[in-house]
Amino acid sequence: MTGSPAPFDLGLAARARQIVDAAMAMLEEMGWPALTMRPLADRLGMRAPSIYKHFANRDQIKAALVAEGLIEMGQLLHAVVDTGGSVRDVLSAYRAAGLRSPNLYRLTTFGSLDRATLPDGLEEWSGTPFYLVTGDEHLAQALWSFAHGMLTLELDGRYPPGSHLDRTWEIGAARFTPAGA
Amino acid sequence: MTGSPAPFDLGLAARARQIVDAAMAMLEEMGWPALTMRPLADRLGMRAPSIYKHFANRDQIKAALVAEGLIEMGQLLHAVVDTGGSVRDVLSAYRAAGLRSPNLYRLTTFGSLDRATLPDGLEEWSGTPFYLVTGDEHLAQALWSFAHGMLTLELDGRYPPGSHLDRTWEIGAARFTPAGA
DNA sequence: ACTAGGAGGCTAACACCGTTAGCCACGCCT
DNA sequence: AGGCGTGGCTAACGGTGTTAGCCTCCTAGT
Repeated sequence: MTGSPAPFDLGLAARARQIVDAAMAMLEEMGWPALTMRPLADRLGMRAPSIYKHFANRDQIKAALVAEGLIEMGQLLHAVVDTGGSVRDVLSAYRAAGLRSPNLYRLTTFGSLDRATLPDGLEEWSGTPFYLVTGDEHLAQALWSFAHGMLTLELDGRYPPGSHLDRTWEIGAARFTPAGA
Repeated sequence: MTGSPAPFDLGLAARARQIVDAAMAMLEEMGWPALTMRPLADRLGMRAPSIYKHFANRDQIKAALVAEGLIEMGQLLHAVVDTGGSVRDVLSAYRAAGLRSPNLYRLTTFGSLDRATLPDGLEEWSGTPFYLVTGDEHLAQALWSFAHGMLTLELDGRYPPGSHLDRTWEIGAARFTPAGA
């Protein structure tokens, strides 16, 4: 009963909603660099300049995708902690979400995000599960950092081939689980 | 006496060396996206197409920069462990290197790197300090992941303003230091 | 009922991007 | 002397985000 179901709404008009949906599909199919204005417009049966009637520029589309990514991840992790999940469970849900939508995860977490363009409090809300499961601000940050580092390196194939990443994730879960749990 | 001083050489001809040096300077000044061929050529007093006499494409320049980044980081961390550094010391050197050259760090660690274009063994060598200081493969990977996650999130300003990141780094050092140390 | 105006599409165009083709001058080796 | 590789150049191509300017349709107001 800690976090309500989905307290964030991007407030997009119908056409803008369609654009974001199409962009989200393209993002996962081809990655952010390949998500360019003309192909995106093609998929919607229109021309690139028309997109600018709904979004000021490409970065605002990115901002909408990032917001959706944060909402999705936040919902997932809040659901885990709301049902009494452990540090291990949070990590495992985090990993699963990233592996399911690698390009969305990368987009959401890479680079400094424009807090101005994000719904108020979204960023904080999406991160609180780490606090709820550790009970300590700094431990929560350390846990989040570990999870983020693991996931990006895993997604980018940076670990030596044949690594048993399950074991490594497990070590993180063990080392970051607070004493009284 | 574990790691020799600098066992890697990119084997660049004189002009190629100048190009990489100029690119490295531009990288730190303006970031990778702004490091484009025409301005890079300008800085060298030549035209963009002439660069292609020395590098097949922009990605090969990137590869050279990444290699230099790995070498620099590797030397730094090897020096730390060779002089008996602890997990804490390795983390602190890693963090300092990233804060000193944020754009190089980002370039080096983001995305899947073309192992083919890298000197043989460079990647592994640059990562072994984490193994040397933990004595366990999976613990080393977990430590590296934590450090990488911390650093990218710190560089991108992703932690809430006013966070005491020293404390968070310290927690990671404590939690990942092996028992008998 | 007519009209003003906004919403949302379009084409043409600009500056910049990485990259290629083709040309040319210099210096070295035979 | 002659050939040729090295390394520079200009011109150009297709693609990028983005803007300007135009037009059409639907809606709201008088």
